[in-house]
Amino acid sequence: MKEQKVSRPKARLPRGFRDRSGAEIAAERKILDTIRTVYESYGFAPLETPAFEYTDALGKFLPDVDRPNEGVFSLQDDDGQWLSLRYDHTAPLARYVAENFQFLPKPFRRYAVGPVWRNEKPGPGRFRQFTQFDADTVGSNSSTADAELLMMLADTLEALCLERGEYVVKVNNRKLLDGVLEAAFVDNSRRGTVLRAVDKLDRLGVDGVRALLGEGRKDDSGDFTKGAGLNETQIERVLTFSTPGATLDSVAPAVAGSAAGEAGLKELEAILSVVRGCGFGEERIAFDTGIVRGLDYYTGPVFEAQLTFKVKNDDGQDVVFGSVAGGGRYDDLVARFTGQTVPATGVSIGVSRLLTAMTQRGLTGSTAPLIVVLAMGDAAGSFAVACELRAAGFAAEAYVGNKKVPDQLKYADKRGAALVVMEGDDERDKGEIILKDLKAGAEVAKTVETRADWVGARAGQSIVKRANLVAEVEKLLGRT
RNA sequence: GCAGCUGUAGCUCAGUUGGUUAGAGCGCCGGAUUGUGGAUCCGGAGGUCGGCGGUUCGAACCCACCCAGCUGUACCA
Repeated sequence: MKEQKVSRPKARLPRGFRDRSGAEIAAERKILDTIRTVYESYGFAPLETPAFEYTDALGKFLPDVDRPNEGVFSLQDDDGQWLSLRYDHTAPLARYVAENFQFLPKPFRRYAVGPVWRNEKPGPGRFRQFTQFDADTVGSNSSTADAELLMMLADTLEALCLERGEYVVKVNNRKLLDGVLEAAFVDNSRRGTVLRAVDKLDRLGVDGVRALLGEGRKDDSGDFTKGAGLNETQIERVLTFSTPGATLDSVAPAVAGSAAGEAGLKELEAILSVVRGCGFGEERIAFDTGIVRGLDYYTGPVFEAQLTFKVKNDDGQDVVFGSVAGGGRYDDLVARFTGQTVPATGVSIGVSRLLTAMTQRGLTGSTAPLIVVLAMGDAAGSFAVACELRAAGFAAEAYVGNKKVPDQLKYADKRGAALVVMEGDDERDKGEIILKDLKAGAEVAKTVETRADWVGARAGQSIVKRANLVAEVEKLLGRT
């Protein structure tokens, strides 16, 4: 009988998702702890909502049953209702506030952290699951709420050990650009296209955006993007407004006569007056007309935090790192549920992006040095040793595999263990125990030529009294 | 969605104008070594050459279609 070839599944990650382990998790934990500490010090309280929401609660409609909507991961519950994984923390917040409105203190201030999912095409540095850390104030239309978020963001970045000048929190107001468009007689139907074009200013440059505001732009691959179709005068007015270096005074004429524009100016003045009054200068929080944010739901102030230092991409090339946090005011989100307008403002930190940048700045998450106790005959004995070391505050494991000693050492090596403890029959009889410093041994190995020399060298090893185990280990590893 | 590039062992890749049995390094397993990590040496397992058709005496290689991945771009509540 012939062997039937069994078809096996290919071991592979779904596109756009990542496995993470060890140092990366430890580093992220450090970042999350820091952000949490700052947010809580500002009086924001944690709120956890589930990964799934009803699809309509996320603001998605259901055009056809097979594909509830692009962009979200969805599935149908056994009662036929559609559920979707959250794509941000803001939509679940709106649902929560609407559902619990009568019980909540207003303004309601909460932070939320966790993974969000987007069913989109992944790219370099762009995944279908990533972590966001949000803080929002719901139920206040005061500019102090916006100003507070800007300051909190600046403080958070410094708590993460970024120096003054290595980051800048930028603020703008949607109403200003609305004013410019109004004053330039740009049709309201083109507003979205214009916003998206201006948002690409940092990536495409002035010429690229000019093309997108006009007829359109052909990219490197030859693909053509239809533009907003503005005329020369209109394009110039938008570009003049958006180009860096504007001040509140310098943009005032461009929006004069527009109610929206003047309201935007007032809001920005109010925000900046609080911020400056608290001692936050230009180098930390700055007005920048180039910030627009793509999202439709922003209605007023919009913010973005940017890193000013160079970061390397996977190919080792320097790239200008975009924003690591964004946010703004959205006054209409809760109204979807209650019909009642509830003003809100919030900020969201892209933790994964921030982690990439911080890692290159040398941030590392350290884990406790590991001690591996080899299995040499007496299983209970090796566990007793590990147990004793754990009680003394070390991370220690007894080897639970079934290999011989050389393989156990390879295992410890591969684990990155700092120390190996060996207690064979000979040592046990004499009331002794062997401590082997793997890092010291690795140094010795570099100069060893033959295998016999290496085996005989017992590199990095010392024999100590069994009774002094903890004290000797403390001497080698130091106390944590 | 549009465009370009790439699919060969678990991973990274080589494979001559189309020619016999498709290779290397790493990793894995066994040994040199029953209680000492590295380096080295010996041996071994592991392949529908992305899929399906076509051209040919003969296809990993040429052609058509499909699929997947990567990169850019668009969309992104």
